[in-house]
Amino acid sequence: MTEERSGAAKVRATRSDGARSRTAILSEAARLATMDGIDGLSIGRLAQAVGMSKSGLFAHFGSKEELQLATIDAANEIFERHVLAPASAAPTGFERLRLLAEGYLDYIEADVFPGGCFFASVLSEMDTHPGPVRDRLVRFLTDWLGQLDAAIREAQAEGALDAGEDPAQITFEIEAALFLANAQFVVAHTSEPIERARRAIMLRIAAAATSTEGSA
Amino acid sequence: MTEERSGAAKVRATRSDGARSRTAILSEAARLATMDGIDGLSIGRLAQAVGMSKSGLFAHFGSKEELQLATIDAANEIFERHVLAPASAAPTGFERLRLLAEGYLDYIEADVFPGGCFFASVLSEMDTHPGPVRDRLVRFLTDWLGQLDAAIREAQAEGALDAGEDPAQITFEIEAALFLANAQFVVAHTSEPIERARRAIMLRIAAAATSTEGSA
DNA sequence: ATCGATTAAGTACGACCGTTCGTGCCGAGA
DNA sequence: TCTCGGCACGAACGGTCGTACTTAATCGAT
Repeated sequence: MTEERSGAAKVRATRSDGARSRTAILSEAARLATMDGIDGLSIGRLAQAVGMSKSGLFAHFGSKEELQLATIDAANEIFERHVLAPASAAPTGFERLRLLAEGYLDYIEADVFPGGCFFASVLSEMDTHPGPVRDRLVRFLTDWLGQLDAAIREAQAEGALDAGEDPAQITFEIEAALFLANAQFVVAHTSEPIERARRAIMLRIAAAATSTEGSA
Repeated sequence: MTEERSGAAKVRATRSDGARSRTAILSEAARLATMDGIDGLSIGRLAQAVGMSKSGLFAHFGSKEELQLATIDAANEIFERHVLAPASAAPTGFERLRLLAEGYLDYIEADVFPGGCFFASVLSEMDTHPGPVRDRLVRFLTDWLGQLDAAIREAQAEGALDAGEDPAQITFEIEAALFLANAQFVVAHTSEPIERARRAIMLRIAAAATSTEGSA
């Protein structure tokens, strides 16, 4: 009865506390990385923050780069939970686009990470450091922009947005507003950039929606 | 006869090669800081890059923080030369606004710094590290946004832009396009984000110019 | 020509970096 | 119950960090 596992199964299951520590480590790592950078964050300080020894923490990952990659994945899950998930149930592409932008602004304003959006913060640190870490960050970025682009195209197919508009251009402008909102919010911790981004996106979508003649 | 100095004046002028070294150090420091960060850049590597000893370089500044502050000032001068100066002779606020945006995009595309705009790169690193370095970066940022804002207000006074528009909102949207153009250019090294930003800004300015009725 | 100030290098320091190793603890499968 | 492997620990490694002292070379004005 107990030997139902076929194929390559791990003989001994991992202990539960190991996974719990790993989660706690990565959660703290993602938070600290937005302040000190994913390279700037040292294993010693991370260990101290989670209350365990440097070597004990290190054993979970084997190298700093593996820790960084795992941290990115953990941050990705947090991002999906806060931004992507609430938008996934939208009935239309137009509504999904709105929810994605709104979800991102909420995610910033809610201080999910102390240093603002994890990916904005960490990618700007690693953009000139080639390697697996940068690659994974770029892959995330591509996915995220793809989500915006897809929602816009859907909205165009629905007739909610002017089909004559370039989806990539609208994506750029929306992402620009979100990106700057994040940067300014981290510096000033005021809701003003959030509001400005909201307004900019609203205006841009309105302009793409009410364009009765395909002018370009 | 030669003792004209009253009060506390430096009796002996500084040597010329000292100033030359200092300039070379700061130029390289500004470049490297856009790649490795202004904290991530170490004195040892900087010394190696300029071809002098760690202690010899260090003696110029006395502390890393002083080096960082001097680096920011040096980068500021480069920024002024590339972006602010070409726009300063504009006959109108409207034209100056256009030249500021264009100058910034050129400054990015010309790879003045290997890691993109110095201030975008370094401020995102220091935004959560309070202290004199962050303060000076924020001061620069305030000045820069003030330049955009002033040009917009002038353009409104000239009648080139709709006086009903909120200057701070237009500033935000233009800065957003420039900011994202820089970030994406560093990652992809393609002119596409530059073009998208140009188009976004052009459209935004056109929208603010052709608004015949003060709607908001 | 000389003297003093300036520039740079040499050396050393304590702290921290990422990493390795040996050693126990403890919980779960037998 | 016994055992064994996941888990965490402390100590230590070589290396690099920022910084402090000391010393040699070199220019400028007397």
